[in-house]
Formats: sequence, C-alpha cells, structure tokens
Amino acid sequence: MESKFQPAELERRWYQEWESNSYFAPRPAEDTYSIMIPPPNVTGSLHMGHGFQESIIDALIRYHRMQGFDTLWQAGTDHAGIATQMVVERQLAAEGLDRKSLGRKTFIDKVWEWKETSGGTITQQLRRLGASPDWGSERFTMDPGLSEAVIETFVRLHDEGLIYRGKRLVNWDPILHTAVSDLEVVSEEEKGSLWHIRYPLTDGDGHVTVATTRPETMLGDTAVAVHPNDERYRSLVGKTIRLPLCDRDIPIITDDYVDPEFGSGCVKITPAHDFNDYAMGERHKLPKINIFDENAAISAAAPAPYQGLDRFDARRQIVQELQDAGLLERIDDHVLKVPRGDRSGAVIEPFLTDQWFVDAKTLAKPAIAAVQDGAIRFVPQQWENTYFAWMNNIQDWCISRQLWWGHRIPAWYDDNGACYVGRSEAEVRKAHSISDEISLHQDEDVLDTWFSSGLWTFSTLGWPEDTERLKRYHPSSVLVTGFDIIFFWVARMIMLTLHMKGEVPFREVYVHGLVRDGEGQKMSKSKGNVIDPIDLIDGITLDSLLEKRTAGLMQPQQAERIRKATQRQFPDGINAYGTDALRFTYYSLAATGRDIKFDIGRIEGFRNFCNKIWNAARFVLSNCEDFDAAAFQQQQWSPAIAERWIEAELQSMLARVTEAFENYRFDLASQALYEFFWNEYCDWYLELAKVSLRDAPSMKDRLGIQHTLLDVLERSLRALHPLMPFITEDIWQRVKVKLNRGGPSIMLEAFPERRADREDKEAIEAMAWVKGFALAVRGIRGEMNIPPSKRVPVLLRAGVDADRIFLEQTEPFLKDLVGVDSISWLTGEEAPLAATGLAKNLEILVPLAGIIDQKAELRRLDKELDKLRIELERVEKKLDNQSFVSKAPAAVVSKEREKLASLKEATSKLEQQREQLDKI
RNA sequence: AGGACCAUAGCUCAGUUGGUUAGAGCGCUACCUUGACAUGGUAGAGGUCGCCAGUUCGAAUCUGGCUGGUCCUACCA
Repeated sequence: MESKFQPAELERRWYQEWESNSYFAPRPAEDTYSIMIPPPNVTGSLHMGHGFQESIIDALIRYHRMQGFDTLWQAGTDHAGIATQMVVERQLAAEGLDRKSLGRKTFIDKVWEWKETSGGTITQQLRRLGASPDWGSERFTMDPGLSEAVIETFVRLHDEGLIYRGKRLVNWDPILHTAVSDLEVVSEEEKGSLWHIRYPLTDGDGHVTVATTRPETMLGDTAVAVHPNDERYRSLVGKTIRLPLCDRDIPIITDDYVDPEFGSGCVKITPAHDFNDYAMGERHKLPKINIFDENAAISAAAPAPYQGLDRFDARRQIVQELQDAGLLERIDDHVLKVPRGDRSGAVIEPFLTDQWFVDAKTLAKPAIAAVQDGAIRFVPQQWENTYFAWMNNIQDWCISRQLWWGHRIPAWYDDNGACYVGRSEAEVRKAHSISDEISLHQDEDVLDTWFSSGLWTFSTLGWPEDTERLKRYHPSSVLVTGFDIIFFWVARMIMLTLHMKGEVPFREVYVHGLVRDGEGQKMSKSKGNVIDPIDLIDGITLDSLLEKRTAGLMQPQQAERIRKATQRQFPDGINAYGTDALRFTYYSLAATGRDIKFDIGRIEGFRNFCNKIWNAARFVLSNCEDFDAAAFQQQQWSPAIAERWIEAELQSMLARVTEAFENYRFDLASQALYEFFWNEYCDWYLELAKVSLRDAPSMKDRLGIQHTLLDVLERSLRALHPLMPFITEDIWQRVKVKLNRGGPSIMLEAFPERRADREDKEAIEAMAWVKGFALAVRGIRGEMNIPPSKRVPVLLRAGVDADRIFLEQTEPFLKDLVGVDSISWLTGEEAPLAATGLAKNLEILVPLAGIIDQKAELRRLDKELDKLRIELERVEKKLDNQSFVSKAPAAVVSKEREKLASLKEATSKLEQQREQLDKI
C-alpha cells in the first residue's frame, strides 16, 4: 500500500466492479426499503445540491442494504419540459433554425436525439459520487409506461371532474409563449416609477387622479375604483370618466380592496391584465379587454395607433402622449416587485387564455389529512407548517403548457370546438360514437412537467399495471428532498398519489438544506461562485476554474469581478480530495436540515481522515502478516484489558451511529465514526497494541492482539461504508483475507452487529485511568519542556486500591505511552523535589532533579490551583444555598458534594506540594 | 404584511427532554521527523453562549420582548 491515500484509481475500479456485478439491484428479503430518486433534469449536470442529496440517499440505501432489507433505490430522470425545450431551441438557433420552421414532429425527434446522445451526463456524474441506485430499472418520465400513467391519470381525473378546461387569467411568459404556474414565477424588487395620471370626468367637471406602475394597461381599463368610505370621492361614485387616448367612458365604482392611503386612493381597473383587477372585475361584472397578444404586444382590441407596439414601447409612447395632453400629474420613483419567468427571465404578463386546470382544493383535503394524522411525517417536523400553510390556501393548478416537449394532453376537438377526453383518439371516437368522417384534432398543449413527476413513486414501478414491484416497493420509505420543491413536487405527489393509488407515496419526507458558498451566498452561475462537486473529487487548476466560471455568462461585465474573487479564494485551484472525503463532508454538515455553508477547510480535514484510515490499515496489515485466522479460532483467548476496552468503545460507537441513522442525523453518525476511529482506535488502541506486540507475548496473545486489530478495523470499515464506500471497500478487501471471512464486496456484508455483552464498563474505567495518568504526565512534560527523548521516573502517592489495580493491569503501557522509565509508590518517606500532577486524586510526581525548572513548576501549579479554586468556590456557593439543597434532586446534590470533596482534596494536595517547593 | 429559521472560540458548526469545568474540525502558539500517517504526534492559548427581562434552587437550553441576519408566502395599484 502507498503511504498516502490515492482515491482516483480505486474509485473507478470499485465502482465498475459493483455495477458490472449488479450489486445495486434489490435482493429478496422479508422487509423492504425503497427510495425514489428525485429525478434530475436530463439536461442537467451535477451540482452541489445534487451531490449533497444523492450522498444522503446513498448512505440511507447502503445502510439499509447492509441491515438486510430488500432495498430499492429507483433511478431515473425527468424530461423537464421547458428546460429541455429551451436547450434544444438554443442549439437550433445557433444553426439558424427554429422549431416552428421544423414542425412539431421533426422538432420532437430532435429533442429525443439530443436526449439520447447528451442527456445522460448527470447519471454518469452520479456514478462518480459512488451512488448505488438500481440502474437496471432506470426510468425516464417520457418512457412509454410512464406516459401511459400520465394519460390514465389525466383521463380519470377529468372523468371525475377534477380536471377542467377554462378561460382564466394565467401567468403568461411572452418569450416562451406559454402559460406557467404560480410557482414558476419569481418576483424580485426592481426600481420603477409610479405614474399619476388624470382621468377627466365625462361630464367635464374636473378629473380624478389614478396612480399606476403600468400606464400602458390603461388601454384595457374598464373602471376606476375608490374605497367606499373615502370622503374625497364620495360625490363622484356612479359618475363616469372619459378614458384618455381611448375615448371610452368607464364607471367610478367602490370596492373594499382599494387602499385609500396609497397613491391617490383611486385605482384604475384592468380586469384582463391584473389578478386583483380580474377579481374585482368578476365582483362588479366589468368587461375584460385583452389588449395584448401572445408576444405581449398591443392587440387589435386597443385603439389603432398602438396596435402592434411592444408593451414597453407602448408605455413610453402613452406616457409621452399623456404628458403632451397635460394629463400626467407627476412621476414618482417607486420600488415594485416585478414578476419574471424563472426560466426565461421575461416579465410575466397576466393573460386571458384557455387552459387546463386541476381542482387542487379537492385533492388537497386528503393530502392535508395524511400529514395531520401522521401517515406522512416530515423531518424536521417544522416543514409541516410550511406544507399546511400552502395546502390550506391552494389555488387551482394550471397544468397546460404551450410547448411541444412533454406529454401531450389527451383531448380531441371536432371542428365545432367540442372537446373529448380519452386515452386515445380511437377510444374517444368509440366512446362518443364519432364516425371516421368527422375530423378530430388533438389538443396542441402538453402537460406541466410536475404533473408526471407527481406520479413518480408509482409510475416508475409499473402502474397502472398491478405489478409485483408496485406491491413490493410502494409506498416508498422516505423522500429525500430540498425545501424549495415542497410545493412544486412533494405536495403534488401526495395529492396525486393518494387520489390515484389510494396510499401515500412515502412515509417520511427528509427535508435537507441548501448548499451555499463559504459566505452563505446561494451558488449560481451569474454570481460565479459555483463549485462543481466533480472538481472537489478530481481537483481543478486555477486556470480551468477561472475559465469555467467566466464562460458563457449572461452578464460578461461580471467576468472580472468573478476572476478576482476566485483567485482570492482558490489561489492554487482546488485539490483533488476524492469522493469519500466529499461525501463525509456532506454528512458532517447535514445537521437538522439547515442550510450549509460549504467551507473548503472541512473537506480538507476529512481528506486527512481518509489518509488516517488508510495508514491505520497499513499499520495493522503490516503487523498482521503472520496472523493465522485458523490458528486463532482454535485457541481460547480471553481478551486483555486493552482489547476489552476497544471492543467496548466500538460498541458505543455503533450505538451512536445506529441512533443517528434512525434520526437522519448524518452529522452525528459521521462524528461518532470519526471520533471512534481517530481518537480511540488510532490514538490509543494502536499505540497500546504496539506495546503489547513488541513485549513478546505468547503466540496465543499475539494472535489475540492481531485478531483484535484486524477485527475492529474490519467492523469499523463496515460501519463507515455507507458514508465512505470506496476506501472502505478497498481496505476491506485486504483485511477480509487475513480474517478469512466475508463475501465478494463490503457493500453486501451486514452492518456490524451490536453486542450488549461487550459493553465493558470495567475496561472503560481502566482505560480512563490510563488516559488520566498519561494526560497528567504529558501535561508536566509539555509545560516543563521536557524533551520527548528524555525518559523520566514517576512516583505515585495517595492512591486508593483502584489505582493499584489499574496500575498493575496497565503498567507496561504507561511507560511507553508517556516516556516513563520507572513507576513506584511513595511510602511514608519524604518526597523528592518534584512536579505534581493529579489523575483524579492520585498524585503523580515527576522528580525535578536535573530536569525541571523550579520556577516554571511554581507557575504551573499556580495556574492549576487557580482553576481549582474558581471551581471550588462555585461548588461551595451552590451547596451553601439552602434552596438548592432542599429543592434539587438528591442525586444532583450528592454529585455536587462529591465534587466538592474531590476538589478540596486536590486543592490541598497541590497547595502542600507548592508550599514544599516554595521552601527550597 | 404574515410566517419560519438562525445568532455558541478568529472561521465552519455540535451541544436530543434545564444540572458538563460549554465541545469538535480548521486556523493560531510551542515543542517533536520516535518504524502507520507531517494529509502526522504532544501540549497550549482562545468563549460574560446576540441584548434585556422573566420562570426556576439552577438557563447556552424554557417564556416574552428587542436587535441583527437568512429565507418562504402574499402583496399597494
């Protein structure tokens, strides 16, 4: 083995080994455990969020697989309607083509072609993470089976009246030319203006002033509204105004919605282009004038001079004309929220069109109940509030999209516009007795991507067929996802699955946080702060990183700033840390579902941990070359104190790890493993074993110690494996040979079994004593600057029986661990001049002769005494408090009393020692 | 506007039903290349647990308020 851990080669080798042997496939067992991957977009590449999420899923999967479950991790990808269509359209644009000139069929063929050739990037990258999904059953949301599930669901919901078609005001993306759902609209504050416009009264008796952020929509105004209690306008209510530039008369009405405090307290109402105005229009039966076309340019419904103008050009022109007419009272600067499409960035236009909707209110009821009554549990639980808040307030879901890439809506129209929904044209004709002479054409629209994602947990398992897989793996055990898609996906999955399948899609939802950069900023291409998980695994030079971060920016002027920031943060690029270190970093940061600031220092620390494991294994293997498993088996070896102790520590680690896994506390699991392996096994047990092996024990003892070294290492590797799959496999393969146990791969082995009979309190106490002794002597050595090469004698005084027993059990270790050449008890005679340390109340003296600076020792003692006295005072005060003594539980009080006695004794011992030292 | 979460060492974070001398990693200081590992070892410095009240014998932990930060939902034309 190399002296340094080199991850790259072995990661590739082992992954290939696992995959080619189908180790990821489910294996029959009584209990099942299943997780459906949140399907990444086929267009996507792996980012830190995926890395984090899939690492968590893989840990859960590997852990349960090792616990003996029939474990399925369902793999797959999402067709991601808008995102994918945009990618392919952009490519066509580069070739001077567009989808309309190609036609629907050719365009869709192109998208499929693209999906086949370059759509699998992300699944390849998933492999680099060591992910172990069942690749053999990978699904895509537009596979025939899944498409069938989509059509079946649509038709059934339609038959039940839960899907309907209607003309509604929807969010329209004028670049993509499609409706989008509320969730696909992001509103950010932007600087704008508030125009105050005079609307003259029809009777010529003055005017009212309305304030608006969108003057161009006045072309579609059908009323002006004031608050019913607003005295200023009371006399005008019922009159009409003459709408400037339009020569239409529109009424002045009252509505509670109007805030008299804002602007002039008088609002123009445009029912066809604003959601609030739409609602008001419905209340007051106002006409709706649609003044835009699908490009958000002015339509034929508006006065001729403006027709065909883009909305922003129209705005400029209208403002100018109002000003020329003296109707523009003033313009205020105004910050407003501008709604933009999350994909296109275009300003979203509320637009009246025919669309398909899901009656979400009806579906939400059982979905709310499922979480309320605990059929589905959120972890952390607080997310349930978010879920309820949205579900109790849910709006009907617009599911039609004016795109080509996606599941086409299974509805057909005849030439009279009559609409028929069915599984196919043939079914529709048959059901409605439509003869072949009558032509039918299918709805041009496709379904929102999230409609098919909503069926993911059961469509992937073969539904609507009643398959074995479906029976076996549904409902899934847990959904692992980010809070950002609770509404998009989680809620819709729960609604659709409960309704279609009659059961919950999953029993638990583990909601993890977002991965942010070191400063807590969201990682984004435009900020130039993205870290690619693959770069953390393989490393990247500064030049390549700069290239990557500044290429293809939407705002090229940001490039210089990004270069500088990147150079500052990664002056030497990024080192190659390997997958295991990256994964372990994710786990250590995965606490309580909060957001993660990704700190490069953490991964470096865990790379070092990998190296530590590697070198510990090197040490063990090189010291066990002559180990003979068969010979060991034949002996009746009873473990000595050090071996009993490390076994007990292993048990306690396993208990912590198991509990952590049950509670999705991957940070605690990783910490327990790290602490056990480094701070107990490496720091102490390997050192103890060195001593015992060197002291030429019997062959029986030698085999026993070697067995412990190998066996504890082997079980540690198995416990670590769900978190660090590669290094554990590589080392395990070498260790299992020595132990003569195990199958072809660590990933198929059982998670280490817990053994209550090996929780050895006595051994733990003995080792605690050893540690206390070592710490006391090392403390003296350290602060007295005694060189490590200098061996010192140690004298003991004032011990109790336990001290003598422990000393007897562990004396050989003590000498080596802390560089001591002799240990003896002081009996009666005067102690020599010495430095004093305490382990509990055992006095440990290191004679000063020729070694120690007396002044330094006095300083050291004073420091120790100060600490003791502060603590002593605190405890005394506590015990002097009558109400503490009478009200606190007896156990707490007696613990304090013991502490007091012990502190007093320690203080007086050190004081005596100090006095003696001071005299000389 | 409503809601959620966060505030602990220079930095990133643990601290599970109130009782520890408040911890870890990184960074920092000193010493050490001793046969697994300098991606290492040993010792050490560093915190009035954001602020103010309250409950309690006892508060980092519970309650209320305040300040600062992050985010979500809704939205004023």
